[in-house]
Amino acid sequence: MTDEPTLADVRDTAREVFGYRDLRPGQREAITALLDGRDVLLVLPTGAGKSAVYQVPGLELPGPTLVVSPLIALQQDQVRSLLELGDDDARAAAVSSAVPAAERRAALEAAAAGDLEFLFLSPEQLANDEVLDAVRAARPSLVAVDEAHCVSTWGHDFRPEYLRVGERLDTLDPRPPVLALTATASPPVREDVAERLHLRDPAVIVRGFARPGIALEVVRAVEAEDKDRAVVERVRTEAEQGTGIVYVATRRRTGEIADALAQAGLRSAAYHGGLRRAERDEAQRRFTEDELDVVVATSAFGMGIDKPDVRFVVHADVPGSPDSYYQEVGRAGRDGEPAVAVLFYRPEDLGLQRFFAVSVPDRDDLRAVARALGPGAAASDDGRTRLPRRLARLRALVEDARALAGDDARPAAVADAARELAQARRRVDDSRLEMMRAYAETEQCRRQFLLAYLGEDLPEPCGRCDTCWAGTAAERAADDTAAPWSTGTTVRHPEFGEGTVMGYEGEDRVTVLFEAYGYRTLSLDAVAENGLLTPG
DNA sequence: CGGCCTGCACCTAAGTGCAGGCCGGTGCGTTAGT
Repeated sequence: MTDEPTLADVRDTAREVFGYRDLRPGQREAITALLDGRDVLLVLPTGAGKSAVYQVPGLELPGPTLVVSPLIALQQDQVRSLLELGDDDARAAAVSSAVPAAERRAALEAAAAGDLEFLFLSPEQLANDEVLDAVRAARPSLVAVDEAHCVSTWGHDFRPEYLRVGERLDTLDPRPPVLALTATASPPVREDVAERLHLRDPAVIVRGFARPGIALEVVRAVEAEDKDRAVVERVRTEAEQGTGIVYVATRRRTGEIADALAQAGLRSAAYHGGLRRAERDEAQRRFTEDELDVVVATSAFGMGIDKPDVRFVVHADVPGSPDSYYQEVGRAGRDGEPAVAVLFYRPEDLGLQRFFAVSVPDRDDLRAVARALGPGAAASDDGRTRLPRRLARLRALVEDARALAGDDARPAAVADAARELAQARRRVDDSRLEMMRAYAETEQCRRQFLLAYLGEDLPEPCGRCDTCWAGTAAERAADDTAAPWSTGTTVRHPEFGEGTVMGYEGEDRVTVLFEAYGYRTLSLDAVAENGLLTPG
């Protein structure tokens, strides 16, 4: 029988194979938990060595490591860097549509034969039965789900196969410890990820969220044209400090703003998901190698960008949630040197994000799907049929609803339950957008606001945001003394049910997170008068 | 939800103003046709 690897063994490997001096806090706890056989949900900023947490023990544990990764480009980078270690034990391969069929087959056979240490797959590959069979035969000793917030942010409508990862992993025998990795996740996203991946009593490890090096600012605009002019002006100033990113809401605007910045004498490039592969790669390469001052991008730009010295992240359009805002802001200043995040805010811009929010499917469509998937219909559909995206989403929704309503519920009842689920998700999306509005309009310390949203308490105003500089943050902080519940307390509301106190806005309003209603900001006067919130 | 484009009415000209329609992000995979 093989000796169980200890933390000391893992440290040696980290030093000898990967050249790390030692493991950092967060990494150490996560690895210890994994070696104990526990599932782990690890929230660690980009650049803080998340991949080491599966690479090092992966190499140490006897079986192969399965890595579920959202982007093919990311998989290729990871495989390359593992192969570059030149360690014979660190054999790695990815299986995706970008890999020729013969190579795919070879990789799966090697995995099954125990000749591969790291196997990278997308959730879509894992949904394929042949691929899963090969994975099962390989008997992985560790599973890592990289960029795990995608389970929650993409699974529900954009990439439904993400919702099946948990059940696919459950078929592994023995089922190895599962490590979910992400750079940002608010408490409800963490819960959703853990639930969807079927994590078993996971160790939840959250580190280094605060990012005090990034100054936070919001600039308000009334006219769209004025906003764009101000963006160009600001980027011109910030570019003197180094490279940065400008985020915009549409593909079209990437080109427009990139052109305007070029007019202003900056080396700029546009980036979005509709560009050809080669153009995307080229823009990213020039950005990473300092051939550009600024990339103007949609939300497509970011995951897998490995540049520590990004000095500014400017949002020329407001994003759809504080979750995505913080994710994008977090790409600045990873080297710990000062950086700045500026949001250029027009309330009208929230409209586009409202459009992007998940839609509630038609009742008739849901009924049709509920009937098709109902009892007795299972024989005609093996559940593996590849469906168009819209249908795949309906199916996922109906399956969720059936789990709630019970297997023998009538299709109409299941459809109604599915609609309620979709409405609840829509409400949560809308409430996130409202929290984004609240961030942009608050006079509190911006960092206190954002961190409270992400479930972390920052006791004092940060001193590195515009409301702190303006002095309003200190006034608002002084107002807070009358807070009736501390942050994190569970409370109950007669209509919204159980919720968690997330923070206070000014002296007279409290923000509570309700599971089915999202973030709600309630007037403390009304709460007191009607006894709305009781201890949960 | 808001921005932008088109087309039409105005009414006797060449440009304005408004109504109506359309569009908008994130990526995996597969496949038809070069």
